[in-house]
Amino acid sequence: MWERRYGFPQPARDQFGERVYLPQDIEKLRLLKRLMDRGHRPGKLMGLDVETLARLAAAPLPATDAEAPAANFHEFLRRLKDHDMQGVRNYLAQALMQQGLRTFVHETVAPLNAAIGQGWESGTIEVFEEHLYTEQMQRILRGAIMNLPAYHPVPKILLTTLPGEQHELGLLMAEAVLAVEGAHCVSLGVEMPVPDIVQAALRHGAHVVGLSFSIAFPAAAVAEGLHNLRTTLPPSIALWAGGRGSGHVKRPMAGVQLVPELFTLVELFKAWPGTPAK
Amino acid sequence: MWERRYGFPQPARDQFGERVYLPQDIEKLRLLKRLMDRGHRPGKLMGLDVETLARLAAAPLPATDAEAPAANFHEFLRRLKDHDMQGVRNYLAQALMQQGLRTFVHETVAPLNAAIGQGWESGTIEVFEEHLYTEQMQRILRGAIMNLPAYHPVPKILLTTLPGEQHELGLLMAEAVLAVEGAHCVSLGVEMPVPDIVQAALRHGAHVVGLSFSIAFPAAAVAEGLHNLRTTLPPSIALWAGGRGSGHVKRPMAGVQLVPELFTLVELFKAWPGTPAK
DNA sequence: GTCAAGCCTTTGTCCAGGACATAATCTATG
DNA sequence: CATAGATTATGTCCTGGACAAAGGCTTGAC
Repeated sequence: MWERRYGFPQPARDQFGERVYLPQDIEKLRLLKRLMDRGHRPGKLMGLDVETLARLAAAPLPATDAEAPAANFHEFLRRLKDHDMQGVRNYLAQALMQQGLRTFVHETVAPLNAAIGQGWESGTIEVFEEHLYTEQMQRILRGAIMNLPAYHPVPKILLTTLPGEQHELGLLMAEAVLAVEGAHCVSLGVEMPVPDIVQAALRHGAHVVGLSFSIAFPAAAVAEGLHNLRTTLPPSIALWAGGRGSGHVKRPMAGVQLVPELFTLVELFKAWPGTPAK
Repeated sequence: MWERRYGFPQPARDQFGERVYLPQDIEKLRLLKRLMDRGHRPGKLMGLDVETLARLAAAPLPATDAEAPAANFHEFLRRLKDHDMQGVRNYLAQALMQQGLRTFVHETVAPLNAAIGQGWESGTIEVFEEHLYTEQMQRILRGAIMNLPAYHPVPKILLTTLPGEQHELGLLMAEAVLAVEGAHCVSLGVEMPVPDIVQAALRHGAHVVGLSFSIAFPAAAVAEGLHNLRTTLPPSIALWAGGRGSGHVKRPMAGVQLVPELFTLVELFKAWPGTPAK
């Protein structure tokens, strides 16, 4: 479509008439992707040459005054950039031990995710470094969750994501804060088709189905997926939607509980009938 | 394409002329998918009605006399089908403790994977049950790997899969058997683009890049991906390809070491110059 | 009867050009 | 300066055509 509309890329053709992209075009496309993720629009970028794009990509973000990564994360990011995997592991394990799982999730995992995401957008973090981070963090969280007993039989909470949502860290963070409270969680992993979610919820006798949406998940798909699931799922089973992507839902949906913050998740759990307040 | 060619499915159209599929058509498509995974071809199935398809799908496989799931797995599969997650976890944890990680991988994980795969093909295992299995197994394996020290600095092995290969268990099994030997492994998780693999290998100073392919990964993509990576990666870095899908490569490729079996992986590691034989 | 080589059928994926809903931006008005 | 409406930009769908690659079948040799 871009080729038709903007004249870029203009691939060569192989013997069968199929498009073959030059390496330098692919490099430009990678730059475009990064800039578009930052909010630029394709029409404006397409005409620029690689150098201009690279300069744009290298330029620092307009400093979202929201939150600069806390100073102590610099140490973590340094270890990650140095590929000191043992150091990365130690940092996380130590933070977990010092803070406890609940505080660790809120004050280390969440801000670190934001810092990594920001680094990815600004190009200071490579793809494989982001993967390494995710991999190590998943290990730490899973390890911590595994050691917690589920002493509250209700509500039984089924956790998963819809097809297309591959971001597993959000799910693990939710499971972690719930596990701390002793909640009975069953995680199905990511990308579960709606009919299978329904079937799993019924078979498990789940009281709640919890979905996690990352900010990258298309807004339309969030609404459609939730509506789909809500109409298929028996009304007696609650549906909770969390993660940054759940913010895409502007107006409240009947029978869908939005969970904008991890704190909300804990509150919802504690407010469930039969869950003793601590 | 099927609609054009076979007349099925014949979706209704919404107000914008876009296809809307009836739930019963989707159900038939799910059956078709399952049967095609078993080797049936679409042209033969398309004309049949749902009942016939369901009967076909329910029919047992022609009993691949290769290996019936060992009797003791029945207990595990029963717990999985009963959604007794605590029981599933206990079974795996107990097997791991009894057998040790090396034997656990070879004699429990590998055959269980086969049994689950077979159950999925024959329709006795639901999608969400397969996800649950994968999730629990991943937790066990990651937990076990995390506690092993990497006392051999060389070779440093980078583990990952190519884009499109989402199967993570194979990767974890490889990491587990290597970790038992004290190998220095760095796992990047799944679906890493070739340029990023190269970059990661260089930055980490890896001696080996290990790729895992499941049997479901298209044969052509295995060959293309390996060739691609081999030509981009410096010749000094070895490239190992394992998993059932690596069997798709018929003739040996220069500079690519095929690893048909997990045992081979350990042998390759031990044969690396500088690795002391145990 | 068994096996291999070659032919035919099946099937997936590409191509081109057209259309239009929706999101993003701009403009005019209060 | 804010807001509603107009305009532009952009993604995704549609149709119909083409053909490579894989799979299955037939024929002939031994």
